Parts: sequence; C-alpha cells; structure tokens
Amino acid sequence: MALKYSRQRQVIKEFLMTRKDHPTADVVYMNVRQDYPNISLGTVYRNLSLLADLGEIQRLRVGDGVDHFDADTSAHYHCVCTHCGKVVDLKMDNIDHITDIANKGFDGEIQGHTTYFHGVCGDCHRKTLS
Amino acid sequence: MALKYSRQRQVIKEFLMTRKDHPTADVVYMNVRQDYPNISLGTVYRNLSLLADLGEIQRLRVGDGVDHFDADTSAHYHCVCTHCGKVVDLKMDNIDHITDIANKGFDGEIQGHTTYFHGVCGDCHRKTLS
DNA sequence: TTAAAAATAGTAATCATTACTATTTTGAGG
DNA sequence: CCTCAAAATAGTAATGATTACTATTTTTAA
Repeated sequence: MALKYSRQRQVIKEFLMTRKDHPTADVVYMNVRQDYPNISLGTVYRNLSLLADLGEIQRLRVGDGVDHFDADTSAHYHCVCTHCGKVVDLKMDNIDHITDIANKGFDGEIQGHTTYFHGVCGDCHRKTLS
Repeated sequence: MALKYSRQRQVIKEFLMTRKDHPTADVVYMNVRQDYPNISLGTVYRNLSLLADLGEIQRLRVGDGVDHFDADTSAHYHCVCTHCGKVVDLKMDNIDHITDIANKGFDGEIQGHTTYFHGVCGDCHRKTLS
C-alpha cells in the first residue's frame, strides 16, 4: 500500500502541468504515448485517479460526461464554452460565502460547493463579433 | 417531428412529480414498471431526455456519474449528501450574482452557472449526533 | 542481492446511455 | 369513422468512459 515511484505516473503529472486546458484521460493518453508508446490507457486512468486522491491534481466534472484533469490544485473556477466545449480557467474573487447562504435554514450541514460557469469563451467571443 | 401523445411519457412525468428526491433513469424505470411491466428502459431514457429538452423537467448532474431528474423546474439548488449520497433540495436565497463576479475581467461572456453543494443531509446529520 | 510489495500492459468487464429496427400507436384530413 | 404517414414503442445491440483482472515487470527496503 506504500506508494512506489513510477515513471509513468511522473510523466503523466508532468504532461498535465504543461497544459493550461484541462485534458481528459484519453487526451493525456494520446499525448503521453508520443514519448511512451506502450503506456496503457488503464495506467493513465489509474494514475490520474491516484493523483487526484493524493490531492496532487484536480478532477473536474463539468457535466459533459467526461472527467477533465487539472494540475492546478488551487481553488479556482472554470467556464465551459457553449460554442466549442473548451474548459477555461476563470480568475475571480472567491465565492465561498454561497456555502453560508446555503446553510441558512438547512437542517443538515453544508460543507462546500462545486460550481462551474457556462458561457462563451474569449476565443469564440472574438470570432462571434467579427 | 410534431409531438404526439404517449401514455408512457405521461406516466413517467407523473411518477417524477410524486417524488421529492431526484431519481435516476433506472429508478424511474423500476418504479414505472410496477404499473407498466413492459415499458422499455430505452423509452424511459428517451422520454426523460425529451421532457428535459422541452423544459418540463430538469436534468441534474451532481458529479456522481449518473443523471438525476427533477420534476421541479423552478430555479433551486441541491445538496449531495457525503454520507448517503442522497440529493436533497435546498431552499436558499438566489446567488445569481456569482455570474457577475465571474464575468468581471473575463474576456468571454459568462451566461450562467451550475452549482451543487455537498455536505451532510438532515437525516444523516441527526443520526451522527446520536 | 533479494524478495515482497507495488505498478504495469493488455485485455476483459461494467455501467450508463444511445442507436437501431421491426412493430404498434397516434391523430389530422378525408 | 377510416386511413395512413408520422411518431413512439419494445427489445436488443452498440457505444464510450471507466474500472477490474491477471500475468509480468519494476521498485525498494532489508
């Protein structure tokens, strides 16, 4: 059960750190395979899950039915583009107060929230204007 | 392409309206089958999707990998219980202002948000206290 | 150096959901 | 009230993301 080093895990994490978008397991697999042609898709899934459990990466569920992964584990929000489907980072003030709003009058105990925004990303917005 | 009446669709919607929780397609299927033993699972999926597209019901994606459905189409939020997995309604003030917060300094255009809360539901909370 | 634990590659299985097809139901126009 | 094309259904097959399984390889503590 003790964690042992794995070259594959390191490569997967390093790849994820180079990406500003939020690739799916399949995209990670396609890319990592360029350098490690016989890495297995199962290995990619297993390590992405493991890294997410360790808190070294973040698993994003933005409602498109596919898990996305993000090497940036800091608290930040995402926007899913309604045009191109891309998932982009948002730089915005924190909105943790909505947890307090939700807790008011609730007979259980709210611990946190998951929020993603939808709208038109910068790239698509510029294209729409022209 | 014109919509035609279907007894199955009506029964599916009626069943959903009796439920305060937010059943999955499979749960709808199991229940509706009590009265309509040879309804097809595909019919349940097709009609739930159709009703959601028509805006007559709401499709909920709360990150557990399964779609939940809600006959209450009014804007409201949900809490996913970290103990029992149940999805419960929240009565809370609206938080649409977070869309404005997200839009500040964003080079695209935020149109809306999807938020669900996680925490301990009322039932589990009471059990934990005892 | 060694051997048990952990990880891997490759493949099979799972699970939610969608697609396909032959048959049945619905409903507008005669 | 018929008719018949459009729509919907039941039943089944296919899909796609993810997880499980297994024999083999890698890691690492002693």
